[in-house]
Amino acid sequence: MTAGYGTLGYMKSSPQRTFCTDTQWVGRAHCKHCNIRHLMLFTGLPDAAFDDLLQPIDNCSFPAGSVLFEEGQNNEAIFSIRSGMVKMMSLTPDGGRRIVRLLGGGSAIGLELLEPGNRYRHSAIAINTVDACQIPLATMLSLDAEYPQLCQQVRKRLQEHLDRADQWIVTLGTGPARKRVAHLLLLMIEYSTRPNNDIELLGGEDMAAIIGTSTETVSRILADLKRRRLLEKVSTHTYRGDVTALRAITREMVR
Amino acid sequence: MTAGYGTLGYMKSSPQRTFCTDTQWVGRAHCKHCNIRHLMLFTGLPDAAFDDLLQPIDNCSFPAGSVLFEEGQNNEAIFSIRSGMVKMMSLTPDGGRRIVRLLGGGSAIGLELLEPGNRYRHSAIAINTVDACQIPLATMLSLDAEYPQLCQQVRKRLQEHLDRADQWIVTLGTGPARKRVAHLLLLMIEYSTRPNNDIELLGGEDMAAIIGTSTETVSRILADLKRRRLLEKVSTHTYRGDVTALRAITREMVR
DNA sequence: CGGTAAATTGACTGCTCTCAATTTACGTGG
DNA sequence: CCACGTAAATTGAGAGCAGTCAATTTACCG
Repeated sequence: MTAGYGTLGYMKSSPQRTFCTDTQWVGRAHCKHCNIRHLMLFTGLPDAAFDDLLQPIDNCSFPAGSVLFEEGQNNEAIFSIRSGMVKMMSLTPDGGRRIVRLLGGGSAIGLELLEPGNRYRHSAIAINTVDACQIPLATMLSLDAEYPQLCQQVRKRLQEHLDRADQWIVTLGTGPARKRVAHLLLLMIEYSTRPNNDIELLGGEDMAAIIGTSTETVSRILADLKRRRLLEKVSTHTYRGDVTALRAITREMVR
Repeated sequence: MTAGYGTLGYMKSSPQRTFCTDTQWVGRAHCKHCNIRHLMLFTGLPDAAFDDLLQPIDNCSFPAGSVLFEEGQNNEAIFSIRSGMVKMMSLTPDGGRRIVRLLGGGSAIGLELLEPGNRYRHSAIAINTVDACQIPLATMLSLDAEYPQLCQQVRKRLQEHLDRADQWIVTLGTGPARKRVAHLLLLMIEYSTRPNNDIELLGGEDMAAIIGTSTETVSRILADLKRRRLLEKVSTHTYRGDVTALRAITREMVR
């Protein structure tokens, strides 16, 4: 009576390791002199905006695997990612986990707290070392009240998140597993900051939680892609993707 | 060489019927005296805001099946839905179609045009008769520039869209088909305005484009649910759902 | 009442899940 | 630097779920 094909065993990844070598406090953020402010949430705010903050903004470094915040919590803080990559993870009704977004430098997360009474909608977990500024909600709200440009920036970022979510549905939630893996690899290449279409592969469990399959299926497909030279090993965990061939996979049709 | 299991034939639904008994112009919108304004995008704007609109806002009725706008186009208009339901549809890279959202009264669509240079990201198609107000982009931008409350409302709606997109990924894009159908039915019941958990079933092709399966699979699962009385026929196309039992399906686990 | 589109159902293929056994990778401590 | 132990990745075997093709029935519109 344990017959094969249980419904969602493949969603129930092992509990999140909180190796969490504790978050490292880098220092008070220096928004006024931030050298990448033009890419960040606070673009367009005048320097004077940072003179009398309600609560200070901290700059923190999160090691790979650490948790910025968890679904259902409310830390009263929004995070502005300076560098590194974060996975946004949700629980499924049957106890599984699903990654709904990958976000990197320039993105802001936890914006849902801006709507009153809200809690975090996802767990945010660092994939590699993440450098982020932690903006207290109170600070955010008071800036938002005073500077209308900020709401425009928030709107722009929400729209980007929405675009990514839709792309996620269309490319990573549709079709056979091989096609979804190809889409994911192309996405990683696109998000990557490295030259030459080089990407650091995610762990198998993460990839499975992204495309909604078992880890074994992911492993088999990756093995096949490596065998067929669509993925060439550059170094440990790092591979060079054949973009043209991967794109061809995503477009394969019948008839 | 036509062997079974082609990659995405099931995504290629027949071309959208544009029966489109033409959109009916109901009249100039009377925002100032709109009896549901408190539910709409323009909540919180003072009456005076509507005195000198750059371009007039029209109130239109769209019959089932008609197209409000199409992916890639740019009609320079945002739509505020008063009643009825709209499906937001995207093309997949291999020529298929996927529905990424269902939206009803109170929602605003086409907000992506607020970011300069953008085109519609989806095709918006009426599922039943839709009553909507068509807000010219120029009007929207000038109101947005003058009244900061409007950006807050836009932000709130984008956040709602994002929440729905994430829910879509987690509940409709994950797990075996039966579970996804159960989630979809519960969603329809939730969105429905009828009493008694009664819902009007979508066409099979639409349901397939929502959960990402073939129409045949949808049909088989629905037949099974009807047989097992989780769906009781009320009238043509209208069924009463057994919410408890459907929820149980969504939570089924192994182990 | 006839004609077309949609829904249903069956047969069959094959993709992907589960279970299980290795193998590989990696951090720890000697 | 190597040995060890644990976690992750790989691979195989078997079974179930879902896609395709095709035939039929039902629904709906004129």
